[in-house]
Amino acid sequence: MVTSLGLRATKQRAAVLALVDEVADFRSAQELHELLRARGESVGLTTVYRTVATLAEAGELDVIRRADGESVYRRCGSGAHHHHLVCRDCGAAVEVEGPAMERWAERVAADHGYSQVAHTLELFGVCPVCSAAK
Amino acid sequence: MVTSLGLRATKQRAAVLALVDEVADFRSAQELHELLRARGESVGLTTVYRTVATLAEAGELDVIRRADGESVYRRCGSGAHHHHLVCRDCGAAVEVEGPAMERWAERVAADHGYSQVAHTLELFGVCPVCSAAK
DNA sequence: CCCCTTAATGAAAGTCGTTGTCATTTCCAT
DNA sequence: ATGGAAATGACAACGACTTTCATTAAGGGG
Ligand SMILES: [Mn+2]
Ligand SMILES: [Mn+2]
Ligand SMILES: [Zn+2]
Ligand SMILES: [Zn+2]
Repeated sequence: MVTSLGLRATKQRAAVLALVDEVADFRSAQELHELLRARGESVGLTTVYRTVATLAEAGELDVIRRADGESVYRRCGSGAHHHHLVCRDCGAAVEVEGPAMERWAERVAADHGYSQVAHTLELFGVCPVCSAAK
Repeated sequence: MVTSLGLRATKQRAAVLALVDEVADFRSAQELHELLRARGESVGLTTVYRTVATLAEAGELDVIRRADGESVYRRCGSGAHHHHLVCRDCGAAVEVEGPAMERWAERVAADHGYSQVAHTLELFGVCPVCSAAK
């Protein structure tokens, strides 16, 4: 999994991968670091930062910015382009797709002569679980 | 303009407002501070930060996050809800609207039981001017 | 297996945008 | 005018993230 990216298989990377594989919600590097510590696997915070950055570049993790600017990561099911509906309270996320919206974005950019266009789109709200827990 | 927001009319706020009124592109607090200094109006950096934050909360300035996380501000023509097509090089922006996309976002959120939903959407590219200047 | 090269780790220090502090200044309602 | 509250700004502090660099440990070649 990690060796196919030309990376060495270290126990730290294994620990991070195992964690993001079972945590479904978006989590920051610091939160992941804390979760690792809680389960006895002590991985340096620097290494967690480096690992999630590497995995994100490789497309293995999705990254989004929370409202406060902190980057949060998550292992997504689909490797295809998609966006997220994210819970502000717990980080729970639903992958969403909007082909029509994608085309609209392309269109708008082209109409104004912009090139090398990318877009960011995230939906934030409170998930049913957190709503119920009020 | 500023008094209608329950704020005192200081020369610093006047200077910042005059600046954002004539700069059409998205600019960071630090960039605005530098521009003020360049034109002889010396306003403290702290005050620039406070002023843009206040104006943004009041809806007088639009804020978006650049890819590096830095907040950039701009005076927009429309007070209505809209998004932006922004040049990565110079900050030039076009206001864009996508009513169909807005409805789609509402729909997706409702379908998944999420409440208090908001969304962020920005289009980034290279504007025609910067493309030409290559 | 055992080296040996080199990638990877991690503690500590540094970066940088942004915010808090607090003494001083300035606005403005009375 | 003048008193009191709001605003300013130099400076320190904050926090997420990165860099540094000495140390550790993969893992391929012998
Ligand atoms: Mn998209
Ligand atoms: Mn919208
Ligand atoms: Zn939730
Ligand atoms: Zn441009």
